[in-house]
Amino acid sequence: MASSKNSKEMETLKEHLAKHQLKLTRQRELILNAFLRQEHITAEAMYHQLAKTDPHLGLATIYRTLNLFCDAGLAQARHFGSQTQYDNVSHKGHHDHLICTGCGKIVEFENCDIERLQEEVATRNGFTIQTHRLELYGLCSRCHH
Amino acid sequence: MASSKNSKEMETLKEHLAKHQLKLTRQRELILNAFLRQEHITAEAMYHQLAKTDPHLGLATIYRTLNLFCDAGLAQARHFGSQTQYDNVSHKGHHDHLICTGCGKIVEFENCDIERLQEEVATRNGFTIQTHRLELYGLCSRCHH
DNA sequence: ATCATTTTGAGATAGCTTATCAATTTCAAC
DNA sequence: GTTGAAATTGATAAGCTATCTCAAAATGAT
Repeated sequence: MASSKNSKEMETLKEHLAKHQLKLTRQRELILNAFLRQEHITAEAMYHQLAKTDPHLGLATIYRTLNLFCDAGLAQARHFGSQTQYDNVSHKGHHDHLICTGCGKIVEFENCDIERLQEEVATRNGFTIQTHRLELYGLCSRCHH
Repeated sequence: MASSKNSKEMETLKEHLAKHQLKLTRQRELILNAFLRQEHITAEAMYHQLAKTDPHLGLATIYRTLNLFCDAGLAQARHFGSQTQYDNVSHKGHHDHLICTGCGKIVEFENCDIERLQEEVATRNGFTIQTHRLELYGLCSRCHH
């Protein structure tokens, strides 16, 4: 099974921990491993997922660790509905969201042309893009009567 | 002072009410008037704002009414931080944002090509876009060493 | 191995939104 | 203008998500 021990994300995390006098714990490794397998996930979902193998992992720890990943630049929090989605930044840019305001249906999409134009806009303004967020809100075919 | 009595938003609301056997109340008129003066607002903020003139208007009524406006297509809920922003759909100020993760600087931009591509994506998926949100995160020229 | 420091887990707490329900208001039919 | 069934309101309780608290445990530099 693939370990995150040597992944570049694990290196990023270790750097962040060192820079802020934080410690590498079993839980942080565990949660990073699980997180890297997702494109995005909620703390609650990760809690239930990890409970199968680690029943004593606390929900607060999951929240704390996912927020730590945000600080380290590995994750990005996105408020969605009543919950917070933690996006895996290494997958970011590969899917944006179409959200139906009628029924809440979510369709993921990716569009290289849009991403290229985003780069153009950024370059024109002297920016170097790290991540982005694109959400289109509207009515899906079933809600659009 | 401009009244919403004859505004097209009031007409939209009345249509929605009629269609769903709902009633036009003093509170709904009041809240619509206040809402139309905003580009976006939270329920809490509107509660405090209206409390000055109508101290007995309940917070639950504000929430219910703003959600009603969403159903009627006048407003759009957007989760931001821990709160819900209710956007005034008629003020479609379509500026997107470039946000520097180094210094927090925000640059507004608009790009017709991106918007056209968004429409394409939406159409391809059977969606009709009401609003969108595009945020590019990165480093500005001064923070990019 | 030691020990100051950080982290964890479990539950309490906080913040935002919705549900409950008796009293009030609306509005269509008289 | 009255009436009365149905919808709405206000106050508060309840529900959910996320954070805080703190004693116990784990980490990692020495």
